[in-house]
Amino acid sequence: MAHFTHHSEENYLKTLFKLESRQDKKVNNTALAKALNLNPATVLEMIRKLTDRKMVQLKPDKSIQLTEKGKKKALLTIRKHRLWEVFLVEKMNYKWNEVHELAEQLEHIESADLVDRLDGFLGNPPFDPHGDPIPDKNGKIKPNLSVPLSDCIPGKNYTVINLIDTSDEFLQFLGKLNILPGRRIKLLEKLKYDNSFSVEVQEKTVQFSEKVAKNILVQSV
Amino acid sequence: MAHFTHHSEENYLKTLFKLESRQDKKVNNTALAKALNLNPATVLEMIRKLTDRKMVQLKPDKSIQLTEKGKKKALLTIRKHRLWEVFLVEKMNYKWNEVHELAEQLEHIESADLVDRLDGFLGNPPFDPHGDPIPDKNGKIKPNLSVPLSDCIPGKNYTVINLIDTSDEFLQFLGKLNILPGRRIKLLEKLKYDNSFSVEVQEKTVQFSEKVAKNILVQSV
DNA sequence: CATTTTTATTTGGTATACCAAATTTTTTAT
DNA sequence: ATAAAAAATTTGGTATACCAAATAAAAATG
Repeated sequence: MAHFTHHSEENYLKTLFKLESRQDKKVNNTALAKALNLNPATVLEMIRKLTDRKMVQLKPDKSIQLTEKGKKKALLTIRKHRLWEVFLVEKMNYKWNEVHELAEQLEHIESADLVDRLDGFLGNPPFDPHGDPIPDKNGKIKPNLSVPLSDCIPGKNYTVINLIDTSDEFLQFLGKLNILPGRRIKLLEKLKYDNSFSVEVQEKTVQFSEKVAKNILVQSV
Repeated sequence: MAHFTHHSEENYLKTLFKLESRQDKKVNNTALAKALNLNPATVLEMIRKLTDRKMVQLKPDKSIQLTEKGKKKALLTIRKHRLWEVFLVEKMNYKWNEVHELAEQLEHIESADLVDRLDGFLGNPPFDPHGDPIPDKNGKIKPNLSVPLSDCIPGKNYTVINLIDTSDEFLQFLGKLNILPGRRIKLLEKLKYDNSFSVEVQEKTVQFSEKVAKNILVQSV
């Protein structure tokens, strides 16, 4: 029977990739351990293995950096994760905020071919249900041209692309407002009085704070 | 991150179930080790763990027997495996003899709910692509009423249900004859001369040995 | 029934992937 | 510059799941 070869490797690489791209700060052992919810000793040990495997580099200042090889593997894992998320939402009728754990399991299925077939089966979706772009089979990812709603111009129409805060609480709140990735919305006005936002969603007008607006990424239509 | 708790347990239980149902002989450590392609020491160790978990019983004569709990878990694993096989063939356009390894991975995804949804999505198929029956969500399996073609009556029509030998070689051979699970065939005659079989498949007449006929399970139409 | 042969079991290892606690090194702040 | 805080590292463990080789027990066979 096949072994679960380097099953956790994908989690490390994926998390490293996210940390590297989300912040401009360098990633250190502590940060990675925190992100993975693991003991620093464990992470250090694993980073050394990943260094041997040429997946990461340990810089002289002790920051951890993905190599090209590591970055590609991370992106392919992200591809798997996001495609399975689309599958779960589109075909298995899960809600977009219910699929993370399952996709976390499915992303470790080893078969590039299956993932490519899944991609085709789903109609080569460019985004996952959270609005995150899906890397192609070579690990190339389209730069996301979306901007926070808080930076947008009143009177214009936008498509919701992605959410920065993906906490359950926030997603529930947006759910009530009927806002989700893919939804067309119109920014009505930014109220000077309290910096709140007025937005048209499916023929209804809703209000929310600037904090919320900062967490909604949109693309102009 | 979630652990791969008892990931191999499912393989042991599944294999045990198959050994128990395929032969009337009792299953001993050696047989199980051979079936799993593992060292007997490893298997013995694991069987003790499974005994602690009330999945199997070690009989005084040292034969290994699944408990009800173990049998149910085995059947639910088989359910997962077979449903994923249907998915791979029906939706991912794999050929029926290409899906085993992948299903072997997918069957370990932990979510009874996902499997039930998958079942619905696939239209509650009663059989997998090899013709094996798919247990329901409670682990109940319909008794297979099929018989080997070698025991059938010339002149009657049958549906191919299942194959006993699932080696690539055999499947390739049957592929050339256009015989696969689900196919309607007519047994023309059993030739006394060399015990060979003459069968009508899709308006064509094909011949094969008794050995082949013994490995094709059919149901009368 | 004694001897092979087979099966079961024990023993001492391995690899992966974790952890807690102690220690060392580095950074930060006074 | 030095004390305190933070980060990195080492050390000694754990659990799962494997193996090879030695030994013991059971079964088969002459």
